[in-house]
Formats: sequence, structure tokens, C-alpha cells
Amino acid sequence: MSDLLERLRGRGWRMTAQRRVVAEVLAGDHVHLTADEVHARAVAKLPEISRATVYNTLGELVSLGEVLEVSTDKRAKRYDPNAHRPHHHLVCAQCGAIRDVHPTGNPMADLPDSERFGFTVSDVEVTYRGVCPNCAKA
Amino acid sequence: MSDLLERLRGRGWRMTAQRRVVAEVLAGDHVHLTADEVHARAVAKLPEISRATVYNTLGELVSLGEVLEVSTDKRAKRYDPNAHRPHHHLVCAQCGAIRDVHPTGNPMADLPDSERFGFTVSDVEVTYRGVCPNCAKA
DNA sequence: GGCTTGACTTGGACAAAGTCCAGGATAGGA
DNA sequence: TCCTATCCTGGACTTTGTCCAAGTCAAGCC
Repeated sequence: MSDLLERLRGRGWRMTAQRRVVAEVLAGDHVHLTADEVHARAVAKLPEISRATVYNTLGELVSLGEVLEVSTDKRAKRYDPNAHRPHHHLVCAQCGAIRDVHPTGNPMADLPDSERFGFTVSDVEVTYRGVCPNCAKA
Repeated sequence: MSDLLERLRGRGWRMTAQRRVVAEVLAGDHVHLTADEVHARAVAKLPEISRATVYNTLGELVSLGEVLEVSTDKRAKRYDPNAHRPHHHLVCAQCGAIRDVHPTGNPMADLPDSERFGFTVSDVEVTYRGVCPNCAKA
């Protein structure tokens, strides 16, 4: 965790209380929070932190590659701190719960040149959808 | 195309000018439009059509399985009329252009039971990201 | 063709998620 | 300690989408 702060400092980040709090929130559990949830948790640690700052900080973490933006089909983007180990997502269509998964195989290799239309393909995102055990019970 | 209207009538749809226009817009080019773009094109054919109706109609088409909702990481959902042939998407990270693609392999089979966490998995969505030839030039 | 009726549409208000900005605060170097 | 570029704040604004009461109209029935 403080690795993260170190890395960021190394990249010229000015270390403010607000940024530290946002980083802590993300590193806390290994979860997939929305920006608003991050804000709510950050406020618990630093009451005056503003929404704008949370959005800015998340945006910076994403563009530095420290955090992934996940857009399931829910309304809000979610932020995934597990950026350094490639993985995909399994989403419950009912409650929106998200789990990280590691499928076998390499989807990148499954897209032949003839299907690339001249694009320079750099990334694949695989989202499995289904119903989680909890929702299946109900 | 009029197949679609036929199918919908068969399912008890009341055939209104508005619904016809929305269906025509989607069937026009084979594109991936946002709700607002659909609305804009619909207005060109039927000036009084309201946003609410476009949203309603798109929602109905989706739940009837005639149209797919695609959430790339862009802000707005897009609507894909190509619902009857399974396919995935290739998205330009710069301009947002979307192409339908047909990878080889079966990503569904690549998720072992041990990685399903008790979920009943019913669907996979694969999104390739990259840069399209147009944006690569610029 | 003319009624009837329940489904459809409308426009505007509302909500959620996110962006932008001017002005004030502060981290970190000199 | 002081300076200054960077960062934060709060609020206004935008975009995307939903909801609702009231009016309209497609389709079946005569």
C-alpha cells in the first residue's frame, strides 16, 4: 500500500491529505467501489474532502495506471485497485456484485487479423454476467 | 426490417408512428447509436417525437431481445440492432468508433467452475480496445 | 365508417453521475 | 521561513436517464 504512495511520490505527485485518504480507501478491502462510495468512505476519514477532489484523484490514479475503471452496465463507473494483475470480471445481473476472475485462454489471440479492421488492438475486457448465489436463493 | 415490425406486432405491440420511426432509425445503417442520437434521427423523420418515447421504445426493444444494449466505457449506452447474431465489439479508445467482431474460441468455456463462485453464468461480453486507422493517422 | 378503451405519447420536472471553474489553501523546495 | 505552482473547495452546470399526470390514438367491435 505505502508502495503506492511511494510510486506516486516518485512520479511527482504532491502528497496531500486528500490523496492519501483516497488511496487508503481503495487499498482497504479489495472491492469495486463507485466514485460516490469512495467519496463516502473518504469523508469518514477526512470530513471536508470534496466530491470534485475524489473525482480528480480517481482520474489521476486511472491515467497513471494504478487503478482500473470498470464499466459494468450499471450507471456508475467502478474503480478497481487491482490494476497490476490482469483479470476479468463476473457480475451479478441482479445485485451488481462484482468478482475478479481469471479465465484460462487468451482472448487477445482469438481475434484474427481479418477481424481487426486496421485497428491497433491493445486491450481486452471480458465481462461474464450471471446470477450470484445470494440472488439465486431469493 | 419489416420483419421486425411484423414480429413486434405479433407480440401485441401497438404500431404507432413513433415506434415505427425508432425501428427505422435502428435498422438504417448498421451502427451503434446512443439514445440521444436515435432521438435526433427520429426527430428528423417525426419532429414531435419526445425523448421519453425514444427511451421507452429502446427499453422495450431491448427487453424483447430485438436490440442489444452495449456499454463501452463511454458515457452513454449504445444500442445495437444486430441482436440475432452473437458477436463482440472492438472500440476505438480515441474516437469511440465501434465495430462488430467475431473472435474465434468460446470465452464461456474459458471460465472454469472454480472461478465461478457459485454464480449461474449466462452471458459473456468481450470488448477489445485499441486505436482505429483514422485516429492512428492523426 | 364511427365508438370505445386501454395502451401509448408528451413535456416537464426530477435524479444521478460527472465536469468545470474562480478563488482560497498548502506541500515542498530555496 | 517564505514563495509559488499545484491542489482543493463548493457550487453551478451538463449529460444521461427516469417518472408522472394528462392528453392522444390504434385497433377491435359494431
